[in-house]
Amino acid sequence: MKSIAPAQRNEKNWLLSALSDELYALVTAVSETVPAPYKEILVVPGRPLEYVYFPLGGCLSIVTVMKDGSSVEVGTIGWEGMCGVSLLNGIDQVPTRCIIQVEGVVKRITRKDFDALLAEHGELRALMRLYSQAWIDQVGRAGSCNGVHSVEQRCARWLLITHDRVETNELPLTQEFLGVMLGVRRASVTVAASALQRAGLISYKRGKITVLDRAGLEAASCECYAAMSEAYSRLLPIEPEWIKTRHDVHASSVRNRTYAVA
Amino acid sequence: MKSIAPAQRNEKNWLLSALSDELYALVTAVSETVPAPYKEILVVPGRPLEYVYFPLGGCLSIVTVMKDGSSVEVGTIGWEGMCGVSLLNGIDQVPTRCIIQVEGVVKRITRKDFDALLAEHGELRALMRLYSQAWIDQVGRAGSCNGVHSVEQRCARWLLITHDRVETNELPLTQEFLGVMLGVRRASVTVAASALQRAGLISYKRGKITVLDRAGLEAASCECYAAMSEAYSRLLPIEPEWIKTRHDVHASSVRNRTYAVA
DNA sequence: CGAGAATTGTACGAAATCGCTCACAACAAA
DNA sequence: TTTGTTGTGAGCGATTTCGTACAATTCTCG
Repeated sequence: MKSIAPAQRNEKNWLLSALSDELYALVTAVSETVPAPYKEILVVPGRPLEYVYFPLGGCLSIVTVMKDGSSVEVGTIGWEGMCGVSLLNGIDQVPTRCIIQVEGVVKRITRKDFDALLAEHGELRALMRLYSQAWIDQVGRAGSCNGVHSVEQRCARWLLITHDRVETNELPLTQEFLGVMLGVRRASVTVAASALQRAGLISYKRGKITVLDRAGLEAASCECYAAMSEAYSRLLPIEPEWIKTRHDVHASSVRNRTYAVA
Repeated sequence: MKSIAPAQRNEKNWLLSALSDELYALVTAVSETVPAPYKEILVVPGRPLEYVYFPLGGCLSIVTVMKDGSSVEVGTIGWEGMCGVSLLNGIDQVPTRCIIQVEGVVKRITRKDFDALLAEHGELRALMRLYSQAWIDQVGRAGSCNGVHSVEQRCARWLLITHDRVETNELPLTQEFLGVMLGVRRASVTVAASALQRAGLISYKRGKITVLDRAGLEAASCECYAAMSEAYSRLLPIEPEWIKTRHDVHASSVRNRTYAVA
């Protein structure tokens, strides 16, 4: 695997921060920073992508929308990634919705500009390919997890995944929304969340969930959180400086994991 | 999307059949055809890939293996695809197992040879990218399905997916194995399978499941089967001639589907 | 302040699924 | 043929989750 050294600049998105100075300048020239409000839909299934999105904070969620309108999350995207991998594959529409899960700010680039950059720069393609693989691994694991783990475990996993992607311990989320993400009823989320609260791992009130005990949450979640974190730290090994100064994410959980070879 | 015309040759794998004559000759020169017996493990999680595999019949299954040894399927690969997408992304190991789900024959190419071909031939990369996107879509949908649909629906979906990938109506599968794929107990499979049998959609005995009524099975499955088929027919639109002469797969179900734009 | 909306708590029976166990049939190898 | 293995059927209580409904609380906006 090619080692990519992130330029030391004040860029909140990992992928962008990992670009060379020259390429970063080109990307910046065609990118636009816009706010991403809670629940805004960035990508509509089956419609041509207009932009690719690089979160600088907050996070996005890729969800499958069923015919009856219900939806289930496929994967989560934050500062470590981007929405629009399909463009790398030369495809301009996807069967999934992209929705803002935690409000924040995103950099966006039009499809046309991004295609041009991709065509021109092997460095960008190489980086995107790494991310593409990380994404595949995340989606595969999350899907397996959906099949076999309890709502409470998946809830803990989901909170951890999201916590890794925001800057504070407070996640602005309703239980209703969490239910949509996990593909379960809100009432099931209430049960799971109150169990986690009773255990002192989180606290919440009216659309605000606070992570109190990360290590405890990791213990309460299934192994899938660790597996998903590991996928990213393995494929995108270099962290920007600023991430290390935040809550002890990764310090406690992500490092030094290996596969169970079996 | 670039249109790729499959050469008219006797090649059972869609991806290979879609190559130009020159490239196909190069691929053939470095590939080796080997039998793939039931339950053989082709790829071990966390270990460097030795080969990429193109099924010519039968099918492979990518599964997540949990710490306790249980496993859940992430996706299925047959004549339409290949195992080893990660190499396109420059990654030589994956967190998932690849196991033979239905015995058959595969063409394999060493990682080294395949890397060399990839580096040399944009045509191969373009085709692989299409497949990579189809794979992502399949995995995402399957994972969502795991979260919200019943064992019986998922069982029907799984049988259809597999049926699409083999040449006969008889699937050599035990309920035990099916349980592993779906991530449920064998007893749950027995219940689901006997319901499908009672409805006259399938019949089975001792490791042999026969599809009797495809249309009925499609009705019994969730919408996810259609969604997954559609992903392939959209991204890999050109079918080899020989597939059309088999059971009425695709004729009844795959064609003329569109997204629910929402 | 008051009305309405949004969010959460809780309860209930129904259904699905689990974990486990035993029984039996079919097949394979000795 | 005998014996051991594999695959399937079935039953049982326990547990999870569902679907639904309603009440209580908190927030927002007029």
